[in-house]
Amino acid sequence: MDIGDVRNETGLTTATLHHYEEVGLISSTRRNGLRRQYEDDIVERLAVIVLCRRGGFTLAEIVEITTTLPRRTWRRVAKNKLDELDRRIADLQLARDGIAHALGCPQPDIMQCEHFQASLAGVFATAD
Amino acid sequence: MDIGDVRNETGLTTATLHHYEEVGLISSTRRNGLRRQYEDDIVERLAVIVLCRRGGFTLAEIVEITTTLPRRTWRRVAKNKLDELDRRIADLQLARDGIAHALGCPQPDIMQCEHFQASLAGVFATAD
DNA sequence: TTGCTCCTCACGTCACGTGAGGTGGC
DNA sequence: TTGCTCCTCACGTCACGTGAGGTGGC
Repeated sequence: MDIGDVRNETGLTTATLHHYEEVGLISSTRRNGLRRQYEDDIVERLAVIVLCRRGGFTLAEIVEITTTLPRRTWRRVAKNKLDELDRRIADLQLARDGIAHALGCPQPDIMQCEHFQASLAGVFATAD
Repeated sequence: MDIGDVRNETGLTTATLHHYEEVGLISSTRRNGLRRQYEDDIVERLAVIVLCRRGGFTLAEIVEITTTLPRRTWRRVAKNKLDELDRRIADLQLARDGIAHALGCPQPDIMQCEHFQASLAGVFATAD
């Protein structure tokens, strides 16, 4: 596959693909002239990478869990991330609700709205 | 309030506070010697900022919606962000489920697990 | 006087984006 | 031969983090 085909199938950009290669996440098997040629399974590999990225893994972590194959390694890392993910989802939900309410609120000044104030009160509450 | 008090009440770092000041999101009312002194309402202002940040607003966007007061301005920006937020929550949920299943899966090689494969299939599905 | 907190640069980091200038396949 | 896609630097960006070296309040 040409890099353009990979782009079409994944929606990732050339810059992203180059970057993933630079940090050792993917590699092209050969070159056609200057051009990188990829095997078909690159798409599945990128799906794993993107799934992990959406889950908040750093690229370095993804390198770690996908290249050092031992099951226990990625299980350990993944377990920690799962808790973090749950917290982030909860955070986003709070932000979503606060913003959604601000949009629907009839109050002329949202800062006067007790519902919105309750949202604000929750922002630093988790940090305690 | 001293910057240390703000840190204690919000959990934000000195670097973050300095950065927010630099981009014009907050300001100290005066100095005590070299030290920034903040009014009490800085905490509420930071709560709004952090809420927006968690919602995926950039700092520039937060400057825009909190300094140009008109209600219509922030309503327009917020509406767009709300959709984005819903997509991101759905993304995180997908990533969470994929990773959670990988952790509980009895299959020796997760790549052989059809459940995990289904998660991977969904990764680029939304991009189509 | 001694800590401790605070200050101001300035450079680093992470995950890319964005040209600039050039090469190669079809 | 002409486009078009691809290439390699190299520098930019966003939201901070991290020292280095210094000042000031209690």
